[in-house]
Amino acid sequence: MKADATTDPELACPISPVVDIVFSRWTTPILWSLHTFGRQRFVELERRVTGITPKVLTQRLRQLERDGLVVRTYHPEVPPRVEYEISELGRSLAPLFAHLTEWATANLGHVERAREEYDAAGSPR
Amino acid sequence: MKADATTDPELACPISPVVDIVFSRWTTPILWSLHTFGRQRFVELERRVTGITPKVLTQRLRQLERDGLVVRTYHPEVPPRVEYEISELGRSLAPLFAHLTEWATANLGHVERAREEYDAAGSPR
DNA sequence: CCGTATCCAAATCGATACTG
DNA sequence: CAGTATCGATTTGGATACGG
Repeated sequence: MKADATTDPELACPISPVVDIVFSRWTTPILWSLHTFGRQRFVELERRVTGITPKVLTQRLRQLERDGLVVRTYHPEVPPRVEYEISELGRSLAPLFAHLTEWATANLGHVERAREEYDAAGSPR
Repeated sequence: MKADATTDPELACPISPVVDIVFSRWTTPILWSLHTFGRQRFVELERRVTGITPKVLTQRLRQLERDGLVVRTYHPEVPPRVEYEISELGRSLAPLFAHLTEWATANLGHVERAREEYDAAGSPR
């Protein structure tokens, strides 16, 4: 079960709830794939989100669907066809993701260099 | 060990690397506390970030220090005194966090309602 | 005060196999 | 195709106790 900011003091940080929803494992690659390549079937996502297993993909898709970020459409054909697409609500994350990408472009190098320095310092006193 | 976008295709999503750095467990409450209440000592953080154990707090602080988001200052006194503060780089996340908070304010309710609907639908066919 | 060490519980993941 | 079931491996976290 997930904690929530109002009941759990450990999350007395206004953004923790969002983080749980938007940045839990595998969600960003999935949302990004849906956002970038549009509506997709299960196998397409499976191929695109490299390394994910069908089990985990299902779990994450269900969670995203439950949170209203993704819409699942089932076509009762033979063979069955299911399509996933980003919802309106999911699309509203786009500027946020863009912002994140900007920060990455500008600062990921700094993080890299900070790590090198830190590691180079060894375990000094 | 952490994967990285250039070596690991599963992260062929431009924002995954940032997520690993900025949104891994406990980091947002810690950064938020440092950002909001300023420079703090270990115990203050321990109290503020409710529920965290010293072990985990140390782990996360080391990681943040290594990534250059937090600065640790050791004062060799008796008793020893250590202070943590957000770095320049860490501060550069502020607009991003603000953006996140905005999204939360505007849309967290939608997520809540989506969940209720989803759960209300039960496991229907 | 500021951590570290140790041990154990729990959550998550991954691999594999199988169904409607 | 679109998943589910099962199981074991791995990672992560918490509790506790102790040290410089």
